[in-house]
Amino acid sequence: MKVSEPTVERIVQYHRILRQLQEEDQRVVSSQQIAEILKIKASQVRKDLSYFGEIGKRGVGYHVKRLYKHIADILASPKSWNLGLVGLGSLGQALTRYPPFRSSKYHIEAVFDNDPAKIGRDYGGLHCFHSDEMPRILKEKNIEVLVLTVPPDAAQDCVNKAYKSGVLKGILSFSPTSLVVPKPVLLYTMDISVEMEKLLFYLKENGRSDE
Amino acid sequence: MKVSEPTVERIVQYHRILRQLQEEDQRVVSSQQIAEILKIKASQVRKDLSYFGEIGKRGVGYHVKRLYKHIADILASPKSWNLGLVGLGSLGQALTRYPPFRSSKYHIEAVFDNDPAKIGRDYGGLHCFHSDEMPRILKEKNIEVLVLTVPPDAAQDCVNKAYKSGVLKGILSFSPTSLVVPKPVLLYTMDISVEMEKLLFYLKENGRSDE
DNA sequence: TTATGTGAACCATTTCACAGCC
DNA sequence: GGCTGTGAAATGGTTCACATAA
Repeated sequence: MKVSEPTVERIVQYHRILRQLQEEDQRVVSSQQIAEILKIKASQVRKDLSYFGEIGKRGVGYHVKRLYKHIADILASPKSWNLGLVGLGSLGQALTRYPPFRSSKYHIEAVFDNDPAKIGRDYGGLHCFHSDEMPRILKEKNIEVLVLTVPPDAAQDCVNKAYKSGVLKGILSFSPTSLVVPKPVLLYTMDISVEMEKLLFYLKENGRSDE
Repeated sequence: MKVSEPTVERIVQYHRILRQLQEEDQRVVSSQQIAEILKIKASQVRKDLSYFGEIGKRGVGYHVKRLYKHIADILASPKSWNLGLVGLGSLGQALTRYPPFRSSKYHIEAVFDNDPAKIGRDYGGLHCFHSDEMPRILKEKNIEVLVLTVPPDAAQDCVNKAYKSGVLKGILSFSPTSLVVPKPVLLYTMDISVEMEKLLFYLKENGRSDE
């Protein structure tokens, strides 16, 4: 059973909405209501949810608590993943204390940088290691996921070093550059400047009179 | 002529790659080479590029300098957009000094928060205003784009206040929540925890023996 | 011969429309 | 009657295959 990425993304959103509805003590919710919140079609919501089994009640809707639990199970993690954060620039440091970046599913286990002034210091209670130590430390601490917040020209080198550990499975990169990662490693990229460029492109297009 | 979002995203990537190739003094590039860097198909690159007119030379490839200029024109901004950054938590403060978040196409003109301790102080050389002042300040400074780095429960309120200015056109939100924005305003959301959840979901799936 | 540009074929995802159950 | 679940249709995006031009 392989799930498409857009579906996973929406499932995560449903999860968040269900949590809110549950906090507001709403008992039942319709696909219509969820769809309105996310500005998508109700049929999309139903298709997504039915993909993981019949969970709603026809003529009634979805029982909030039950659906919330159901989605939580779909997204459940087999463990709390250990993360390594590489690059203690402004963004990297911010992430060590960014509240939404806290979860029972993962936690930063170690931070890395290549600036001698930063090595050995503490960041958010975490000891900073030199990037060269990644192969050893990732293995020792079983860090399977990397969060990359290094400048673009340093990113590929970090990936290579991390891969040497033999335990790397996934990367969440904020570096605005194209990375080569060995096949089984999953790469997700969040590129702030790319998103901004897209936004501005469509703003410009919208402004055109013939739109 | 409406361009699909995946196409715009790739165009932005081509732009970055072309800049690099130009710095390396490479004269000519093939769709094949660009495709390999981005791990996409060469036909995709050709389709994207041909969308904006014939720019390559058959049997030869694309002239790097010419193509770079061409793409720069496609992405060109009619002006430098004024941004308002709302929410001076760790992420917001980081963005005020994050090097990749600098461009000739936009610049932060003002920052906002609702914490009295922050009002009036300087952040990255910018005076911090109270969020309640958004309607006035956005209008005065002609800030058409908002960067939202506030906690999820404050995000909608910020959107509402900003919209009151009458000049709001686009929002880049980092807040992990669903927002309602009036029709003509464009909203792009970057949600770190959602990306992380997606990554972990597929890591879990990959680990399954029957994959 | 080589590599682009592009209609046509293909594939994935969304939306419709209605049968099925509460 | 109301709302879910789901095949079927529609849409949107990607890839193929080849004519075309350097």
